Amino acid sequence: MPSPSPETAQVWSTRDSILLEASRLFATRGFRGTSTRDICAAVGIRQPSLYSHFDSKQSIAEELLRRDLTLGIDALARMQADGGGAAVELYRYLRWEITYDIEDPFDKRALYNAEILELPELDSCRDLLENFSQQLEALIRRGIAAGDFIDMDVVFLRRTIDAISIEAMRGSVDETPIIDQPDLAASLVTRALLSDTSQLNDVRQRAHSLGL
Amino acid sequence: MPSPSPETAQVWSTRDSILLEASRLFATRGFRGTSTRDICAAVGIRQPSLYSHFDSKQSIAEELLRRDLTLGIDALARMQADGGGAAVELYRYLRWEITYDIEDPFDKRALYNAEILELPELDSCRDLLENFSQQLEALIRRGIAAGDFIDMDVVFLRRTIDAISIEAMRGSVDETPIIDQPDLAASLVTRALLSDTSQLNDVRQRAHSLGL
DNA sequence: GTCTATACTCTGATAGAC
DNA sequence: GTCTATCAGAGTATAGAC
Repeated sequence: MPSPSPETAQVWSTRDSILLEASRLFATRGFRGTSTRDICAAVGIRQPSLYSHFDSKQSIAEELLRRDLTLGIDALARMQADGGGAAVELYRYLRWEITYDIEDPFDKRALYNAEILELPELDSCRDLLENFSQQLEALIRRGIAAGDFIDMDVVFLRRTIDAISIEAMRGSVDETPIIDQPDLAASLVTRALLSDTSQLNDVRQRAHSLGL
Repeated sequence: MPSPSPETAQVWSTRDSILLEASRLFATRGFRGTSTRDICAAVGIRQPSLYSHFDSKQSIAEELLRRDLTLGIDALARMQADGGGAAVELYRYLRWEITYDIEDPFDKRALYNAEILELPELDSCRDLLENFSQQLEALIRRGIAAGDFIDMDVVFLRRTIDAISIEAMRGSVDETPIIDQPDLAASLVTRALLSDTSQLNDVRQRAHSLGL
């Protein structure tokens, strides 16, 4: 059904085109709802050729998920290394995450659905995700301890932050774009967590002085 | 693969059991990843018997989605009819929504994924969803006009609220429960939107005096 | 309303020529 | 690395007996 998409013309290797088109089809039809034939039709090759690049359909999902998780973990680590306090670090991380969701050509909407996340072959990815969640929770805990953030259940706050990121994935594709969504989202979340909301502008200024 | 679940024993009609088990399988395996055989195995009937209750697999998803949307629209309308101002109405609606997500036995995680939401047969549901979104946006706009809420892009704020609701669906199933999550979520969102966060306790008190 | 039997399509993956 | 050919299994849905 899907015919080759324009982006799949030249500059992408066949392997990368498979990842790109698979991410988009997974997002709109689900993992099991996307056949290897669908992916190959979108790339412009025949179905068995896929197996010159990937062992199985699952290994495509695995690579997409690992790529996304690794980029996120690295970004969060960078922001923490730069310091500035929990509020600034969280603001900068969120700003990066939403920007990345919007600009990246891959469609990541399906990756965090149970259908993919709970594939038996992906337990190493689930470990990465668990690690990531704990990093975020530690950051929030640090902000609470310093008195910068309100004292709420840390797991609940982390999940709320996850929700905003996932919503950005959803919104980045099919819906009308929002002006400066990364700053809006980072500001709203930071404002929700700050004990003293009047500090938001200060946090934003310090974040921007540290660069994107 | 799925064997009859305990809940499917007696008190549920076969038709309701199909809806219940389908919602759970759609959530974990995706819509196209769930076969009519899977659903029937979970209910305890043979695959062709499903077609005595539903015309097609799509019509099961349609009924699940319409049921969820209708309950949400009705709840929001109730809260608006009770009045109290945008902040109180939003707080009460969110509290209802999260409570419902947690207590309802149906697993609604898959219903708002593109795989189901964009089925060609479901355009009447997409109309309902559009209507619902506009109701929520009007409520937010009212709060901004009254000076209660911060002045941000209304579509962005509405999407953020959607994200929290959807996260509640995800969290209500597989993750560790959070104490009084409905009040936490409603409070956090309301606090994020309030121009003057010190009014949160007042909003909560007025909301609780109006009942759940 | 549930069953068995079945039609016919699509699925992921492999074999082997080029 | 891509192709054609092919397999064995699973997919939705229908027919018709009880």
